[in-house]
Amino acid sequence: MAQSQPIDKRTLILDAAIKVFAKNGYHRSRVSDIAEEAGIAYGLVYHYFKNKEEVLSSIFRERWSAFLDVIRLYREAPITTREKFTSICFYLLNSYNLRPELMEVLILEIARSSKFLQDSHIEEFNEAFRLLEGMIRDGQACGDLRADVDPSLSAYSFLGAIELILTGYVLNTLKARDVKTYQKVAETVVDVFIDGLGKR
Amino acid sequence: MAQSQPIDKRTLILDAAIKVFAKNGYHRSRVSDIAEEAGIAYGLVYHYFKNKEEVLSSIFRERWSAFLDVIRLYREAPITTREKFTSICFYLLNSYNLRPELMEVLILEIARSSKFLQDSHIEEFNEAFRLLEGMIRDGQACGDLRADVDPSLSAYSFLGAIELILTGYVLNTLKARDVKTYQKVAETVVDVFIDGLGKR
DNA sequence: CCGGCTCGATTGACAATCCAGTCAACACTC
DNA sequence: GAGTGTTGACTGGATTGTCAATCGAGCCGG
Repeated sequence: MAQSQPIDKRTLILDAAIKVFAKNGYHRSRVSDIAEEAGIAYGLVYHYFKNKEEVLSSIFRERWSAFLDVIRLYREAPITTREKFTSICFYLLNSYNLRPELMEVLILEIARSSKFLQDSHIEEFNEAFRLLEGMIRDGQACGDLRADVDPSLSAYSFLGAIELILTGYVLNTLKARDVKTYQKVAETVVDVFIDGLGKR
Repeated sequence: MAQSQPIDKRTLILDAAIKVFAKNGYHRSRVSDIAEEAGIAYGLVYHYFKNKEEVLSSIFRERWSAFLDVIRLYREAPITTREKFTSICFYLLNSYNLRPELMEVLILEIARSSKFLQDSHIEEFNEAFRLLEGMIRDGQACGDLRADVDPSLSAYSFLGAIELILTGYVLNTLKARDVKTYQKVAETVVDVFIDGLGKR
């Protein structure tokens, strides 16, 4: 049964796909490139995945849910509202540090292909906003955050800021450096988000 | 000479391409789809553009430069710093209102393509950030904005917020409505950006 | 222990499909 | 007639997905 199957080849293919997609983009990557990168025969990809699209889908589904779990974790954590946002921001930035290729695929390929992939992806994508929105409502309820701002727009603003910074790293218009820098960037982003850029 | 050529067919093709790309995505759109949408023969696209890629490039080059002009305009305008950001934000949101398909192509296709196309648009893409960064420095210099925040990160945060909200409209995870709503959304985004979400 | 069998994993050549780009021929205008 | 604009059938290349054949591991019986 598929469930009890050793998972090595499947993961091997996914990891190879992440590399290949990051290097060439999804549309310029062939299934044969993935097979080659994985060191397996071409047809074996189809043994594990229905088609090329399902490879990309699986990358998204499995990795995005990890991100959702992180938001949930920090949302429940006994830390300040500011620390929650900072931690999530840092997690995403540091994910680029640890897995640049994966983040590239997520940012460049999946986020922008969502409209054309199966509908279920939009729902999963949207779950992140709902969780962040919930976190903002939490912050509003406990008095940390203003109650007169739409939580939904705020969630989009927050995640959008991070996403475009990550895009900047991917496109090399921003210089990515080391963990300390990412921590500082996360603090800056959250600083602007919570305290604002305006002079007091 | 190309310069003195009637521009109708070329613009016709670009407009058709915007529709087709928005509907199917660049990679799932064929040159023949564009030709059909434009009501011309297939080969004529190649009379006006080198290849499919150049169609997309031209859409970006010509429309992005219009956006850059708008930033420049508002940057020089005799209005407050807050009004400048609000106006730019509103311009982008309202562009979605006026030209949803074009904004879709810009948001979903261009950034993704930038890394992989021969004719890289990264420099042009980056110009928007430089202009916004300049505007933030202006605001810092005149005392409207904090001097202790990286203007580059702030520019990315600002534009990222807008970009993801627009993506939300495109993917229908956010409901786009009318001009009044866009004005309010612009004000909210800039409100959070300048005043912060934190309770004072 | 060994050999045979079964079944799942693996292989990669190949057929079918798709689509970008070409270009000779035609149409139109001055 | 010359020059520019337009046409769309066709070619060739690229790629996906298929599938028959092979391989390898594990099990069972002698």
